Amino acid sequence: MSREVALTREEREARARVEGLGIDIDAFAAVSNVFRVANAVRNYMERNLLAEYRLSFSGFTVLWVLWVWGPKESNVLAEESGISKSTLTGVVKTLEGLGFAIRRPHAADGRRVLVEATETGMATLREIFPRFNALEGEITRDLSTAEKEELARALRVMLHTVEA
Amino acid sequence: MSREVALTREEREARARVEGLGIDIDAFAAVSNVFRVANAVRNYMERNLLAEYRLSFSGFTVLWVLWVWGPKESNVLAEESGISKSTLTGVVKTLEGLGFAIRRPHAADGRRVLVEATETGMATLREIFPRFNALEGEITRDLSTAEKEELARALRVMLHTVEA
DNA sequence: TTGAAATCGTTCGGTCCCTGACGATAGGAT
DNA sequence: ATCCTATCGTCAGGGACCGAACGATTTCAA
Repeated sequence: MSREVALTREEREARARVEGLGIDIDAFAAVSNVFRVANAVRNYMERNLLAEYRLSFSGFTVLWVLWVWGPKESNVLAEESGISKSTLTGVVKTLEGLGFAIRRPHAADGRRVLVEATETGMATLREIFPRFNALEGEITRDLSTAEKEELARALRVMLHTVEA
Repeated sequence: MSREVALTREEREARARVEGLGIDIDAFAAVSNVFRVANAVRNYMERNLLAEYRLSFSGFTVLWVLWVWGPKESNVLAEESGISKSTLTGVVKTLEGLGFAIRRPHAADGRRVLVEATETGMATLREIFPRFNALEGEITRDLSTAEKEELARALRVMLHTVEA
């Protein structure tokens, strides 16, 4: 099951540096590789797909949430997108500028604002998402189905712990 | 081996939405969970540890690289830290302001600049890193050693693919 | 019914982060 | 010796990102 994969040079050298400091190497390796992959994949997606639509990763994420769940209050939209309310204000502003989303006042509550994808936004995401997913497939092509499932499962466990 | 872990509500609903679009669900689950965990852990670290030292996650990363490998040219330092050269300029500026790093001209090449951690910077990292690692341990506490190793291994495979 | 407290989205100040452009320096070719 | 080109770090501009503070609105208790 556990085929050999060479540690990167960085990882080897870092281990040598922290040796003997009572460090939990397994936790270190697991967490730091999450960051490295997230960074690398984020850049990859922005460069090879999202830039074509002038979308940042966050912009894409917000539009995706809107596409899946329909109109949402800013509040909830920020939460689901994993960014703060104040950041969302800016991202939605950009999305509005691109013609991908609009802001609507809440019918009953004057404090709230509903954010909604435009027809253009919906069409754009319908076009992007399969391509995005195809790149996800590329990126994970050297993992078996079982390995991908196991990876997702382990990440869910971590998510559960850190968000408790 | 593959204990049950409930999909999050978001994941369940997203799957329902993309059903029948010919989407590679396993790749989708693997990649999107990498992002979710990276985000959650990054915020967790910044809030529960790094803020105390007025360090951003990037600032910490750069200081860590300096701690492990010693003085480095901006060029290389940016590469190792996973950020662009121009971003590094700003981050190092902040680090200088905090007294954690200094810039030194290269002896032989007038174009180059060496970045180096100060004594304070070194001492600070020596203090932070074990605490950082302890939090990594916390975050992965519900994974066995074998699971952590398998997780790191799968991530290395992805890294190798995406950085090829 | 009216005043206090809670909640909403935005703004503000600051840092991070990128791309593209730039000035400075270095090195190689003629 | 002097271009030409490559490479270095920085700056400018713009978006992303956060916490804190803020005005507007709603809700609830007295």
